Amino acid sequence: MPWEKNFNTGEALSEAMHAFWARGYEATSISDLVDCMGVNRGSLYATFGDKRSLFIRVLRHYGALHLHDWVAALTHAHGPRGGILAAFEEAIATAIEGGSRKGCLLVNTALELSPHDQEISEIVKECLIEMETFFHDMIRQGQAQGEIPAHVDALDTARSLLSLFVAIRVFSRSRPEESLMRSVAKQARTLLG
Amino acid sequence: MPWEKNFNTGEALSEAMHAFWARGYEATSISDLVDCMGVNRGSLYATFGDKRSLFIRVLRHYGALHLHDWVAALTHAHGPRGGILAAFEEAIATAIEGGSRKGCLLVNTALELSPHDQEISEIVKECLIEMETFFHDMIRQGQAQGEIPAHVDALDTARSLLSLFVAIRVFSRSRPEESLMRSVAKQARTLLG
DNA sequence: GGAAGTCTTGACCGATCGTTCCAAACTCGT
DNA sequence: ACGAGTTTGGAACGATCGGTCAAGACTTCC
Repeated sequence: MPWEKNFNTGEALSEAMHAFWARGYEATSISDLVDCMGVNRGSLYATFGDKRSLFIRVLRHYGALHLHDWVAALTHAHGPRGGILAAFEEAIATAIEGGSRKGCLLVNTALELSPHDQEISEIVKECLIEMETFFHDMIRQGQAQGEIPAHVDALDTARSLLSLFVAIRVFSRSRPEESLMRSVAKQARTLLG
Repeated sequence: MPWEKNFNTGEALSEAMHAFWARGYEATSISDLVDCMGVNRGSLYATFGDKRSLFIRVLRHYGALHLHDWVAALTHAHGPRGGILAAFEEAIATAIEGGSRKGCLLVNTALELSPHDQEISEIVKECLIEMETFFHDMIRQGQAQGEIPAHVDALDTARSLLSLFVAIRVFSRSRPEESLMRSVAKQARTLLG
């Protein structure tokens, strides 16, 4: 039979993810991808289909890595309240470090492609809702455990936290100042009573 | 002497603004601009320079219209507290109506171009700071007038309001649900005591 | 050592990109 | 009426875009 691919699909996908993440969908060309993925054009198209299909796989890869797995890790490593605060701390830490200004691929995509591509919009929306649900669940758990005051409205607060979180990702790309982020994180803490 | 342009520079700029606003910088081609601005290629380049220069003029135009003038109007038409709440109401109203999903050109640009273009980044940053300053000033005025409780930290709260406001603009493009926006606006009201 | 089948490679495709340029159209001062 | 000075319209530029394809390199099975 044949011959195995001499590149690792997962690694190539990861490289593509970082390219799209940094520069956006439109500004990343197939040639850029060929260069950074270590795969040639032909193999790229044979393995991933066209640019948009590759992007959708990248988006799902990002979601699995930086949302599903991340949320799971936060849920288990810290308590409800601690999990929420850790999410903000990590977002701030990655925003500050190295001045990479990458923000979050999902938020970047929410603005660049969501209004014009229904399938992508759907993925982004699901991820935003997943994040909201994480906050929502953590708040309710925290309230059940007495860590978070019962008087806070769980849904409204979850959405406020989501908003603050999204804003940090916007600031990461445009105004990556630690003091600004700290103000936002402080507000998150305040919301939790 | 010569001959007057047979297009209105301001109107053309406005059309360009809406094109960039809806589709973003990279996804808007010169041909798109020629079509929607009602100016041909030659005149476009003669009048506005290259694409990036045009975009920067568009960005400044947007800033003047939807930030400077807007902030001034809010400041005068409502009180401090009312001005802040009106800002959110208007952002929500434009997000809901027509399903245009345009959001805010400055926020869109913050994610698409800020990390890669210093001059544009500077403009975006100044505008974000102007918005923060608006909130900050309104809070302090509101406190002086007794409309807003003295115990709220003016700067932190201004930054939280900016975050909520930015988030509404992100949601406008990706999750334009009224109930979500209402939660966020409710939080803004809560922050003001 | 073929035969069969998959992966790689790089040339190549038409389309479109941003940009330039120039001849024609036009308005003015003289 | 005529030339000076501008704008217009559109052809044309090289570069790059996303995407395809055929031929060679390679592994496996018989």
